[in-house]
This record gives sequence, structure tokens and C-alpha cells, in this order.
Amino acid sequence: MAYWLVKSEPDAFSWDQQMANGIEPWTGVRNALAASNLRAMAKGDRAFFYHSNIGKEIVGIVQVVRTAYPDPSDETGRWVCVDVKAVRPVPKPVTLAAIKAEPALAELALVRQSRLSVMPVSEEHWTMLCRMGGIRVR
DNA sequence: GCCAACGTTGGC
DNA sequence: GCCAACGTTGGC
Repeated sequence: MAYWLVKSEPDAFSWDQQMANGIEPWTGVRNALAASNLRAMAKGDRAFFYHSNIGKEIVGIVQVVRTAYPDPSDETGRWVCVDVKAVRPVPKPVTLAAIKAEPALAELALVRQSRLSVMPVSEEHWTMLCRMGGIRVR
């Protein structure tokens, strides 16, 4: 199982909406690198749900329930989306400031490439971020 | 195929 | 609201 981080501006689509809806298509990705990350997702993979611009923190965890398929919001047919399901909120949201303050997370794509909206997260980073968020791991 | 101009994202 | 980073577009 692989781990990811996906970003959303809460003004456009928030974690509260994700939890209310349950399963939701993750649409609107229009960046080649982010799209290739979407294509690499497998069913059962988990992803952090991050609020960009407002909040700037990891607020929840979702699970991939459908792998990449043509994004219905894209009329050119060139871009893809996946379906994700809300798994659980993060009890103590992990802020960008807290992530930047942790030297072991300096290599995280969220820090290194701030404009990327879909990115992989290593298992080590995933575990660390879960613990920072108040989720017991193993 | 290069690169300047321009647009967008997202942190501050 | 500003601006740095970076992706895209279009002239040559």
C-alpha cells in the first residue's frame, strides 16, 4: 500500500464536505506531475487530506476506492481523477508550520514543491505525520 | 527548440 | 495583497 497527500482549498472543497459525502471524485487536477501521481494510485492506498491557503494543515485521511479514470470535469479528456472515501479526521490537525519545524520532514514534497497538489508520502513520513496528528500507529 | 511574457498556485 | 516558484504559451 502506498501513501499520498492531496491538497484542496477548503473554499472549493473542504474536509467537512468530504466527510459528509463519504465517497467523492477527486477532480480538477491539471498538472502533469500531479496527474501521474493520480495514475499511480492503487485501490486501498491512503492519502492525507490537506487544506491549502486557509488552514494550511492536514485535517483528514482518505482511502482510494477507484483508480484513475477520465475526469468528468475535463472536456478535453486528457486528465484523470480518482474516487476517494473519507476514513477518519486527524484529531490534532498537522499544520504546515509544524511540518516545517520538523527537520525529519524537510524532504517532504509539501515543503520542497509547494505548488504540487498530489504527491507521494514515504511510509516513514506517513507514520511520523500520523503521530503528530494524534493517531497511534502500530 | 529557445526563451520572454504571462498566468496560476499557494505561502506569507 | 504581495510575491516567489513554476508551468504554459507563443514569437522567432
